[in-house]
Formats: sequence, C-alpha cells, structure tokens
Amino acid sequence: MPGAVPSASGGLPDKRRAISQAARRVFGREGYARASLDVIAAEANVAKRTIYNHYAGKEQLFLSVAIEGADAVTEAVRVLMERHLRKIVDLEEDLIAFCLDRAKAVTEFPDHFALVRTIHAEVTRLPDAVLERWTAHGPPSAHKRLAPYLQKIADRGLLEFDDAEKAANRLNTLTTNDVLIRSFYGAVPLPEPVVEETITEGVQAFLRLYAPPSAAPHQQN
Amino acid sequence: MPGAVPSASGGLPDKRRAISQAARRVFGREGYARASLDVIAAEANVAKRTIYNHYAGKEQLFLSVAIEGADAVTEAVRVLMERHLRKIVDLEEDLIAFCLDRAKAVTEFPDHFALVRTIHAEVTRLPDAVLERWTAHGPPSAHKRLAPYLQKIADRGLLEFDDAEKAANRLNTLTTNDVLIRSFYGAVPLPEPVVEETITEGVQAFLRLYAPPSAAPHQQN
DNA sequence: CACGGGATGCACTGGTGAGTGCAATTGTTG
DNA sequence: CAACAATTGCACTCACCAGTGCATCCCGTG
Repeated sequence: MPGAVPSASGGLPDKRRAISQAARRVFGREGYARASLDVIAAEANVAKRTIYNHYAGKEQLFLSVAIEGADAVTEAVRVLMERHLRKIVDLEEDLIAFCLDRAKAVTEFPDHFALVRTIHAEVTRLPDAVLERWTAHGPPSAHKRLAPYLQKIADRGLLEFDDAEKAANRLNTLTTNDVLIRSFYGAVPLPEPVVEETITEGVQAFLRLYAPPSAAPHQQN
Repeated sequence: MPGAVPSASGGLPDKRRAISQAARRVFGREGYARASLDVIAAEANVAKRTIYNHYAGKEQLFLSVAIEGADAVTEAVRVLMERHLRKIVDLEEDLIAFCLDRAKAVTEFPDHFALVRTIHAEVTRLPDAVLERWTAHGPPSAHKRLAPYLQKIADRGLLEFDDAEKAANRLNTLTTNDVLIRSFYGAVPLPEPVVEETITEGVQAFLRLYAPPSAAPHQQN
C-alpha cells in the first residue's frame, strides 16, 4: 500500500515523512486546536497509533513540523539569494527579481504560510526554546541572512549604508512584509499585478534610500 | 453581586458589556477553538446561559467581539491622527509622535492584538461578509484613513507624491508594520528603545522619500 | 404588593478528540 | 523459514465543550 519506493533510500523512514507532510497540511488548514490526530493519520494513510510511534504527542508533532517548515523556507530563501544576488548585473532588476520570487513563495507554499499564521496565533503558548528556534531559523531571520549579500553589493559601491542589517530589514519591510501583511500572510492572495507593482515600487524606494548618488534614480511612484 | 452602577445609564445593558469584554480577553488569550464559553462566562461573572440570551452562539460572539474591537482601534487611530496631524508644527516631530503613539497602542491593548492574531489564524474560515467588514473597519483600513491627512500636508508643500494612499501605506509599512511584524503583533513586545529607534528611522526614511528637496533631510541611519 | 423579564444554577445530551493497550499482521533481515 | 520490529485496526478511557431545558430567583415597574 505504501507509495512505491521502499524505505531503503536515505532520509526519513517513509512513514514519518508522510506523517509530517500530512501534519503540516492539516495544522495549516485547521489550526492547532482544531486539527485532530485522526484526520492527520487518515491523510497520511497511516494508523493513528503509528503517529505515536514517531512523536510523543500532538504538541511534539506540531513543534517538529513547525521547525522543519521554518528550516525549509530558510533554505529556499538562501537559494533565491544565491541565484539573484551573488552576481549583480543590474541592481534594480536583480533586487526586483529576488523579491518577487520571495513574495511568490508565499502563494506557492500555502501549507507553510498557513502554518505561519497558526504559529503567530500560538506564539504566546509556545515554549521559549521553540520560539527561539523559530526566530533563529524561521522567517524572522531572513534579513540577517540577507545582510551579507547587501554588504557585498555595498562594497562594490552600488549601495551605501552604515548598517547592513538595518538595510536588509528595510528592504524586507518595503517589499515582502508589505505583501505579507496586505495578503493576510497569503490567506487572501493579492492579485499578481498588485504584487508586482508593490515589489517594484518597494525596491525603487529602497534604491532611492540607499543607492549612492551616481546613476540617476528612477521616477517616483 | 453585579458591579455597582445599575444598568440605568446608556450603552449596553451591563451584562452584555461584561460578556463582550471577557470574550475579547479569553478569545485573545486562548484562540477561537480553545476558548470555552464556560470560561468566558466565569470571567464575566455571568451564567453561561446568559451568554445565549445575548448572542446566538460561540461563533456569533466571536465575530461580534472582533468587529467591535476593529471599530475601537479604528476610532483610537482616528483620535491620534486628529491630535498629531491636524496642525503640523514640525513635520518630522509630528509624524514621529503620531507613529510612536500608534505603535504603543500595540503594547497597551494586548487583548485586542491577541485577538488580531487569532483572526489571522481564522481568516480562511471567516465568512466573507465578516472578512469584508474586517478589512473595511479594522487595521487594514488604517492607511486609507491616513491618506487625507497626508494629502493636506502635501497641499501645504511639505510633502510630495502622486498617490496619497500609496504614501500612507508606505509610512505605515516603514513604521507600524515593521514594529508589528518584529514583535509578533505584540505577542513578544520589543523593548521600548528599539520601538523608538525603529519609528524614528522609519519616519526619517519616509521623509527622505517624500519630502520636497527644500529643507535638508536628516542624516542616514 | 403583585407581576414579569432577565439572570442564575444545574443537570443533561451529544459529540469530539487525545492518548493507550493489545492482538493480529506485514515486511525485513539473517 | 525464523526472528524481530514496525505497522495496523480497534476498542476503550477520560476529559472537555457547545448548546439546551427548567425550575428558581432577583430586580425594577406599575
């Protein structure tokens, strides 16, 4: 009955993977309290009892899935940064492409961002250790990882700032965060053209703030 | 046993007010699914049966409280705009004072913002009509209400932009939203000095973007 | 003082869900 | 084939909670 590949290959023992994927889906869709282990088991094609062979209980399962998701997104963003920001051809174009891809991830991984909303709702009930891992591994750490790239770009004279982390946070704020908030973290997706306009204008604003006064900045909004 | 003032004075019939306040607290603290009407009744010093005399059920109660809260915040923001943005003395100072007060509201009304987190989590399950009322009455409408004030300021030549709503959204993005996101919507409050720094620098960035090139802009971050 | 409406306490129904125990089954490995 | 571990199905306990019905009580009003 299991998929096709036996559990021979590396990675998680097959069942565990199915459980964690189903859990991410269900927790995202239903929230923590509503989500039931029976449903998760059903969607994973697994006996409820099996879940308890892999996880201590509901809470443990949720936390595990949350951290996994955070790491996955962090990794995805890292790839995007490598792709768009390693070699700069046209700074404005590259930044827009990067931020757009990043914003699109919101609508392309609805499971994960549904989970993000759930985590926000549960934040006050989360164990401190988990909250720390979340802020360290998850979305909140995005601008920390962006900072070195901006620093390198600044070293080449294409940007100008004192504090790379603040600049990174500002870019985030002007683009991704704006889209995130206005779309309720992806729950009510913005129309594609609106996303593009928001990102483009956000990047342009960022460049007006941080580009050295050499190349003429583009027009105002 | 009820408080002191009889239900003689205007406003809601006393009990109803107690219920709605307790409901806001409990829904905010526990989330929708966890919150139990027994607990709400207990915290309101009211019999559970009484809740059903005023509200059709749990869902109705939640929605009612949510909309009430949204209206309250909208009103509070309106007052702040009147206080700080009606008569401009020093634009930078006034904007900072306004945004600071606005941001402080997050930490001063934890009940409400806890509710906001809950609503985010429930957004996908909310009836369309309620979601519309929320976006129209609640936080998302803040920049719409801010726009006319900025427009008046621009008419006096202190700001320069084509689209007042976009400018308003940008100010929001650079100040309040930044604080909101970084504090998990008030769940993990930022230290006061950090809030001040964030707001100040956000306003300064806003002015660099939208102030006409007359008065020398302040220093970069 | 009699009346009536809201408030109260309480018991009860029906439903759901976390977590467990166990015996039977399946797949893997030597 | 035999031993072993993971998986499964299922029944069961315990707890919680939305919503209801009802008899009682407390209140201000006429």
